[in-house]
Amino acid sequence: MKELVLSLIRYRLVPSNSATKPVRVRFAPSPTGDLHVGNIRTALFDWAYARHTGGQFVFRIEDTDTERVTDEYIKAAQDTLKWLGLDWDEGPEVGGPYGPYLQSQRLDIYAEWAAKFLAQGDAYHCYCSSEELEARREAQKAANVAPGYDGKCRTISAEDLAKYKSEGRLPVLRMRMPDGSTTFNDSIRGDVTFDHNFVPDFVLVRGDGSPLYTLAVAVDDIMMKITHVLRGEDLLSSTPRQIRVYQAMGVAESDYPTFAHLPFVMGQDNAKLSKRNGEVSIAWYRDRGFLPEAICNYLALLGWSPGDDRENVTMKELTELFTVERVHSSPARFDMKKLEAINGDKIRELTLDELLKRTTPFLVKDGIISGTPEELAVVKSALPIIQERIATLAEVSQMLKFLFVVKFEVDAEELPKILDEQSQIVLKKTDEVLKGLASWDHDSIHVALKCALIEGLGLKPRIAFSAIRIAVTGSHISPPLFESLELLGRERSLERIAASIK
RNA sequence: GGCCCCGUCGUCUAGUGGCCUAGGACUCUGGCUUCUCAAGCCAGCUACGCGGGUUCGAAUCCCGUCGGGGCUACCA
Repeated sequence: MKELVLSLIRYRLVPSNSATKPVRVRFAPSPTGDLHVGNIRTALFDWAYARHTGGQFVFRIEDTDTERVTDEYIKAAQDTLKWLGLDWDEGPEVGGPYGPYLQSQRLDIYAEWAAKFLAQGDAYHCYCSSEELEARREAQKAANVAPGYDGKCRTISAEDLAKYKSEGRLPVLRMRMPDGSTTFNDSIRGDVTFDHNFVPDFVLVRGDGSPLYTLAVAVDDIMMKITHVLRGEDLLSSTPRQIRVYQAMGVAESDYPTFAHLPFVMGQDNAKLSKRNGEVSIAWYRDRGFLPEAICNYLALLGWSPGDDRENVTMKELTELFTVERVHSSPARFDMKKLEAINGDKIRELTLDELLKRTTPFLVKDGIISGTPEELAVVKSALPIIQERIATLAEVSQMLKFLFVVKFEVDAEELPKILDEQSQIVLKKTDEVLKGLASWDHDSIHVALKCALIEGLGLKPRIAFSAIRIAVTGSHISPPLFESLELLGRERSLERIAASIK
């Protein structure tokens, strides 16, 4: 009953315009490196929200920082999203009615708005050099004043202007922040207010005429009719500037997007996860055998929860359950152990064919198999006994290596364990028993060895079978022994056992 | 330094004034499962940062404090 009431209340709280305005969410990374865990979590929430509401998911590339953004990273960002299953309705490759979706291809649009802002008096040319600005910032810091542009060029005398021009200075275009303050409602944090004393006039266009993020992000969100901006918390304090651009654009307040600033994903040491802190590249996880659905499931739980005790959610369930109301405001630490646990769970949910398809590339890459149909048939028959033993796909190589290795050798550190007297007795007996075995299947092998070693020699099972395990698989960690023997086949099994007898 | 955000087990979280002697998950520890390793099952450890208030009653509301983080660029 309580739940019903709550859901009714929540329903009422949904702004009325959401019914009339189709939801449009964007993920707009600046590909200055591989997309990392934090970016992906943002992308996932953006995607989930769009799918949940039946809205559009827009993928935009913010490549205004031409010094740092590269084509490779742009391509990699697309590949990563695709690999994770985060499909976009508008953006690179697929296009859309509000394109282009690369900011580098929208320069004329920004230039137009910049000219308008200048003409309107909302923005002004600033001729201060980097060195001058730097020096003044230092002075401000020394004087314990809030550092930031001091508004020097808001008014320039004719002679100064002439002087600057004669020096060949190229002006930046700076937005004029009026007195007062900006308050906006953040869906996750509530009302947030910034006094303009702490929001200095900011640069929209560089001296070379190229636009900055501050200009492009605001223009694009409006022109692409974005209704919801879900992004990292690091952009929270840039929101007043963005709103200032909306105002200069003449956008009605009711047409501003709704902001929701997602909490950070932190590294183990409690610092913001970044390229310098932790394994953050999604490619790294992919190469280690993490499943995209496991990564998404884990990341979904960082800063969000379905509300009940459920933790294993499919992508489809995520789109059904995801709401911004349930997103946390506090940062979350990234925990590899939990990711591994979820990855293991997801591996166990895979069908045999799916598991085969996904593990094959790892086996090939590790040189365990070359990928022939015969090899794949063996892999397929072996997968059921290791499916519940692996946490990542990459582990399959170590597990199945013994079935394919051409020149078999017991691991060096394991070898001493089967050279002792008792192990040798076990191996000799095993050799004897298995040689005469009529049917080579795990049940028959099990029964025969149990009878001979456990009952016959009175050995503890773990002692007896351990020696055989090492002799045949090369390691004391392996898939179940009798199934392993069956898969290996009579000939190779006996060969290895014989070789282990000194 | 200034502005802003944040603060429940080691970690992710449930919790929106009484259902909380605070629940779940991961990790860790112990046990069971008489082939290892896993998986599974059972048990255990461990949390409302601190101090005031409001209230019959506070993890939940208010104030302060401490701590963490972000921003403070012709980066995003």
